[in-house]
Amino acid sequence: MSIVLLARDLGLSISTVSRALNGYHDVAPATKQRVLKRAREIGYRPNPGARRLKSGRSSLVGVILPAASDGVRFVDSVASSLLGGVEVELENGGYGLIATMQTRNDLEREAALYGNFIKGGWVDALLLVRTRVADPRVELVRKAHIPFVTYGRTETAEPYAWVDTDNEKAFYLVTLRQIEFGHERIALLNGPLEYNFVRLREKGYTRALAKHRIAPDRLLMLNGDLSEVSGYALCRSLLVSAVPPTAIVCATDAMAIGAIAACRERGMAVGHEISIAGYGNSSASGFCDPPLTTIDHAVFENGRHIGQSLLRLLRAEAKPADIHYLEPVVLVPRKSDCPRK
Amino acid sequence: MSIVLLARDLGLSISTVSRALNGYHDVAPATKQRVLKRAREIGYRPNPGARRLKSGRSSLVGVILPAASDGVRFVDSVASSLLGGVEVELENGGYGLIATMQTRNDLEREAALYGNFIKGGWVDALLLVRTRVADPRVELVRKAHIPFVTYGRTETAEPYAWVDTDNEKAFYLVTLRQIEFGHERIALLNGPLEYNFVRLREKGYTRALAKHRIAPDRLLMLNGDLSEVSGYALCRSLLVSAVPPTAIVCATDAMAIGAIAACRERGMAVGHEISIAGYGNSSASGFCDPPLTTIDHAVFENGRHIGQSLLRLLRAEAKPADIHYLEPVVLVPRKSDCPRK
DNA sequence: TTCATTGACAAAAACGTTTTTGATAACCTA
DNA sequence: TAGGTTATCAAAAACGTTTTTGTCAATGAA
Repeated sequence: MSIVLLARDLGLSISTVSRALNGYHDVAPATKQRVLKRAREIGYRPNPGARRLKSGRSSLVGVILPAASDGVRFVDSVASSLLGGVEVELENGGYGLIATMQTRNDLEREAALYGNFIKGGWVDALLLVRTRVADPRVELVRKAHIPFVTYGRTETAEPYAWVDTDNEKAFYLVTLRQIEFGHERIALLNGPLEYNFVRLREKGYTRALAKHRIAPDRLLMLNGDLSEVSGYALCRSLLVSAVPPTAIVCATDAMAIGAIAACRERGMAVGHEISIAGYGNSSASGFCDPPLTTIDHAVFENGRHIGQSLLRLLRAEAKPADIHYLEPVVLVPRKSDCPRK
Repeated sequence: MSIVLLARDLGLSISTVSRALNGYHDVAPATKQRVLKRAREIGYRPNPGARRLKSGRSSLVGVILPAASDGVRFVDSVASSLLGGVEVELENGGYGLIATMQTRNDLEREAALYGNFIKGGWVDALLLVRTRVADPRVELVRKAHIPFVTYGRTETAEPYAWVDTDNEKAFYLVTLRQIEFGHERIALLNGPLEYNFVRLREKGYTRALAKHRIAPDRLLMLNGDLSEVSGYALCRSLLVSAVPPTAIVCATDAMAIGAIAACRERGMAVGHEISIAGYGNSSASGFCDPPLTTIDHAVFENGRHIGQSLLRLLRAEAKPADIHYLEPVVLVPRKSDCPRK
């Protein structure tokens, strides 16, 4: 019973107070100011449940953070910066951002979780992260008729709003660099194939190879999770193979660090005898031995683009089909990769 | 208009349906089953806004994730595991977990954010993370009369529910190990002093020194943020000092990795000429060179304890004063620390 | 002067639940 | 058989907003 108290305090009707607070034009400027001032003094906050119930709007954008599974921890990698960027933009537009966790990642649970989140009516729009090649979530959300933007693309017939990092370019660049170093047997330590960014990185890799007429070797394209452990194990298996690669490009800095450890274990000098590169420009990448050649991209800026896109969608200023942003990447050359011996 | 549709479909009154759904005992077992079955078929979900509005309960626990500032990124360090554990337990109890981001970390903004979050009535309870020595948030939340548990302790007069890692023990152990290795000049690379865990780590460090009658040297106790960059810079300054330390214990693995890089730069063999240890058992810690001696602790389990504590508070099964859990730590010996030369 | 228009406010209905209070019939007990 | 329980369901009043529809006076045009 809060707006009624405020109204009583002001000697006005509830409706006038409500309309003053929500910026309608059929309230006198003087009274409007009076209401606003008193509301601030009292510390009045409209009950979001009631507001949502009546108007159907919650002024909240939701995101479901994927489970920490398979070493692929979204929260731990870019979430902080990305969501920070999203939040900053949404705040400007009068929206908030709420997140919930996805502890299990089987499809059934996922569908239920998204169903609850949407039908529950907590949020006006949704951000989908960690997109998969075939991602049932986008159909699910589209059917719910709720605006959404994805971070990362997916394979679907209908147009949708997306913001993505140029994964393909990144791996085109880093692979090309190895080729220019004289390498021909270049391995790719990649992530789970279900993720779209994994496919794109593979695509960039093969495109670079194709440009120089190097036949891609399936035995050099390995998939693990994105962790150090996985990078270590995969690199180890490569090094003991009949014809080991002379260069290795990795899907994450973590994998690269694992790979470096595997090389070191076998007495191979990374950056001299073998060439290794990572992705992400993690804070650790500049401090490992040797410092890691990697790919940098502006995660925070990406978040801001996502936030802006969500606002445009919510304000119906744009259609999903019009919202596409591909974030550029830049190669950070350091000491872990080197010319072929 | 959803429960009325369900009621109409079943030929029952709204109230009976509601009471059946909420497990009241004045509804015949047969009808109860009928209602439950049909509700599942229809895919009925009570509007959380309406429920909250009427009953005053949202069945949601909230957490505000601190901003990524000063290299101290909570989200990036333990959030994923911790919140996963919280979520799993809450789910069992019929509660959900929602998070929102704190993009700025000035006190005024913080107070406003927490005020909004609580008064907004989105959540039934709160989780406070990254506690500071003097933390205005606990008073703020207490005054709002909403149950809460903190991850990490703080200095306050009133009793409150907390779950914490045994930071003091951790640094007691790791420092003791250096002493037993024969070191006397042991440096502490710590985080910002405003955080409570930083104080506790310092306490553990000095306690270990005191036990062996080593006078703590203020010049060896340095504070930075918790990043690699900071570890690198602080270690560098130590190495050029008049009497450099022979061992360095660091507040995070990241700092230790930075410190290792600084030593390497000066041609010092870490694990032979100088002893370094970290904290956290991060995934990278086992793969750097040399592998890092560090402290492991069960973050996920900690999250589960937090979840359970929140449920007990929400069900009024316990008072805040009765809820304290100190998570044990275990030292993981690896190769980065060594006997004094 | 008279009638339509506008400006500023108020009344009241509705959103989808939960919960309090009632109602009816069936069942006991004496 | 009469009176009181009990079991099962229904009616209706909230919860705090937003929004539609009115009201009434002041203003303007004819």
